[in-house]
Amino acid sequence: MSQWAAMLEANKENIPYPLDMHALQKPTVSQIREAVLPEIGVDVSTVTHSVLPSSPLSQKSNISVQSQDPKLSGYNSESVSDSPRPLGLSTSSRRESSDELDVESEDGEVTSRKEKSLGLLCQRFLIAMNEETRTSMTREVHLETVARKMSVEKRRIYDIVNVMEALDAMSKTNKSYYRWHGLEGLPKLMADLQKEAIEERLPERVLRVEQAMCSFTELSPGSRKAGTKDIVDSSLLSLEEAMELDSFLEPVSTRRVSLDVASTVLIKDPETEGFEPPSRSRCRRLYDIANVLVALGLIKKVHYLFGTKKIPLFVYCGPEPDENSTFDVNACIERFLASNASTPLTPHMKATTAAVQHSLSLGKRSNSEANLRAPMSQKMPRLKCVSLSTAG
DNA sequence: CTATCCCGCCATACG
DNA sequence: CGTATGGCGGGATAG
Repeated sequence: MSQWAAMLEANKENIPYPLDMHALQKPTVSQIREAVLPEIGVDVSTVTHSVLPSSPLSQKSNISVQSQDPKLSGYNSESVSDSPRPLGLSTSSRRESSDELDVESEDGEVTSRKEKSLGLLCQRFLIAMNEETRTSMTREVHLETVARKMSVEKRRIYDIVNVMEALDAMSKTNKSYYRWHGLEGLPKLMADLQKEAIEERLPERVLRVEQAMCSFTELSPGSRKAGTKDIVDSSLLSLEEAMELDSFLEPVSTRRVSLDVASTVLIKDPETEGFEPPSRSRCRRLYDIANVLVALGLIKKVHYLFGTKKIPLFVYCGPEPDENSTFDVNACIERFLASNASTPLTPHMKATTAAVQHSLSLGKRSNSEANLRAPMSQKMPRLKCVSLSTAG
């Protein structure tokens, strides 16, 4: 009951979406090269976002307080040999004693949230994978090991692995063991997904939702029936794949989606009911996925100026969907190694990095045999292609 | 303020 | 039961 209230409240207003709907007086979409686009004559006033200050809903009772005993204290068994910095995590068990314990003093870096972001973690994961795999002929990795090497909780590894699986970059072999396939097959995967997206009429749905989001502000709440986790198969994996299709099925010139639109298209059933963005929780998942995709350089976030507001959009910028081209993981790794020279790598990771860079300079090409068309794989998203024809 | 999204509790699956 | 997975949302943090 009140749960819905909470969700609704959490949804805030739906973000208006810049469409060509009624005001297509703007020049050309093609103008939108990749970043912020100049000015558009979209009628923002139409989309009144009722602030609705009501529903304080401050009842956050129940739920016992978190135990102050994170047993993961001695996580990195690896004795800090020469780590210049503690690398967050392993720090200590309690966090209330000292006041500001984040932003360390020297090296003026942002020892904070960003350093623990899924995106960064993902980059480190790639490096780690590269490492683990380099010596292993079987290309099999042990999650525990990887987690330890990266000094992160196992839980976080799963977040990444899930997306990697969706990208066919790895597959489970045994309990806690996964085989790394690499990202070389991305272009083909993209081509496949794109094809499927077309078949699923996804482009149309996106369009529809975008327009809807622009037209109204709020609709009859409480009409939802399904429970929090049963509206659709919100498997991270399928969501992830779906999101991809979503981002590049757009006309090649644009290939962009807003998180709200994406989430609505992906997890709510079509126009049948409403277009209100799904629960806040679901959006969080999308953020998670987007983060690793961004880390991989498959998509990037840009801001679309919409009146006074800035609408974040995701633009596909990965490899062109192609049947036979391949994705250069090394280039990918190189990119972020270069971008954040100050990446808070684990001492161990640092060594790895060096190794990677070394091999890169050697021009080590490990294509072929990497990813082959798995005979089984047939998990296709399914996208919950519900009734579109059913009259409302 | 709102947009993001880290953290880790705890449901679920499996043995 | 225990362990492996990963759904889910509180609430902290970035902008």
